[in-house]
Amino acid sequence: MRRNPERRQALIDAAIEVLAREGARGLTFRAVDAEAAVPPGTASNYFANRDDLFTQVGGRIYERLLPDEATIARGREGVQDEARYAELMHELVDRVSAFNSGYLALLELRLESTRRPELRAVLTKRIREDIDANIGYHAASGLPGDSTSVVLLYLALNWLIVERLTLPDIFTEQEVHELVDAAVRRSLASDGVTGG
Amino acid sequence: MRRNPERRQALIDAAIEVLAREGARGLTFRAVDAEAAVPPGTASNYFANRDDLFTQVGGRIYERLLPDEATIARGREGVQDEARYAELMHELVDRVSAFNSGYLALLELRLESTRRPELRAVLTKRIREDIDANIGYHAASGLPGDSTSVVLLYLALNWLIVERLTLPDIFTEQEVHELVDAAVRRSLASDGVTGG
DNA sequence: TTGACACCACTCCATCCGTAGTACTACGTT
DNA sequence: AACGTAGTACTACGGATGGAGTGGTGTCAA
Repeated sequence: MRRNPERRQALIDAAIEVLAREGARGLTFRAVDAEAAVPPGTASNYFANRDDLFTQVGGRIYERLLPDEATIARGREGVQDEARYAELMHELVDRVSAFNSGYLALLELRLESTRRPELRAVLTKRIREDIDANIGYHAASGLPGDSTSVVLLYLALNWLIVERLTLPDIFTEQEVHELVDAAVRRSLASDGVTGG
Repeated sequence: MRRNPERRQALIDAAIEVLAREGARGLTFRAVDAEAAVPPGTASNYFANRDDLFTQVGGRIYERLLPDEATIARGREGVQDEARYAELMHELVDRVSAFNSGYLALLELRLESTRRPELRAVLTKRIREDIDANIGYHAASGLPGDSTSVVLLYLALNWLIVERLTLPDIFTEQEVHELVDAAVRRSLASDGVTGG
């Protein structure tokens, strides 16, 4: 079990690409070695076994999907109106869609987590934290909409990205854009309908 | 290429279970044979190659996820108010979640369609038809909400099912129930916000 | 008798894990 | 400056699995 952190990270990032391209079952030590352009056997030295590899990828993938710190900072400060909010959501969808392999890899990990309790635990923790953080940001912004609104927006945007990445001909780019707008608009306009 | 239709269907249904349990890469002729409890080599006689197997499963999976005809008939006639609509959506989410392996298999197929143009074409066609049908049903019901509302509801419910199936500890059953209610409520209450 | 299908057997091939063993580099010691 | 040591990069192989495709045999019905 080698300890060179740069090399380990490079291997994990290579694993993300392999996951997206070959699927969960295609994620082997050999494939990671090839993707990272290191000699065969290297990944074997850095991860105890495939389970360990999955778990470590699960721990890292979410960092790579999150926006960089500058964007987070802008988000925290600048969200005062609906237009700005919508703009941020478009950025989110575009950024995640752009890091194509990252999102596909996350989907593969989700499906794989069905069979790997350790991986499931890691993913559950990360994603729960992300949702709560989003609820927190929204609450701090003072914009209308409760936590349910935020979660519903999260749900819709996630599946929208799934559609876009897996079956790009279902919705046109134009439709995707309009759907993001509509989702944001409804999320912020939902104060009056929270009564059951 | 054998032509016994019952046997073919049994093999395809077995393939769905294999897909959900083992993932796309685990869908092999041998695994299908084992799952269907037929002698090894049988699947090989019914499908030209793995690609053909994927495509045929893609053509069938959606039928199995759709409600039976009785439910569809009830849906067409009986949706006059929000309560009934919400009830139907709960039924939908529960039914799809209950046919656990079917939905997971569909997710696997979506990811696999990234690498298989034929499969992608089949899935795109089926799913586009389903979305359009839902929009049509909604329009015929006379309830408030335009096609965008329907699609946004579709998006949110799909990801909700993904969360429920892949990471069941993210939301409690109670939260899932409330989110379905809220999604329906907002979808039907969105007449006033369609202006951009 | 003929044709279609179920079933079985066999060959060839590709891939992978785990690890043992070698080579290189850096650094500290004397 | 020579030497030793430790950690890491790299190579090679043992051992084993799993699967695709195909040809051949048995069986049943028209």
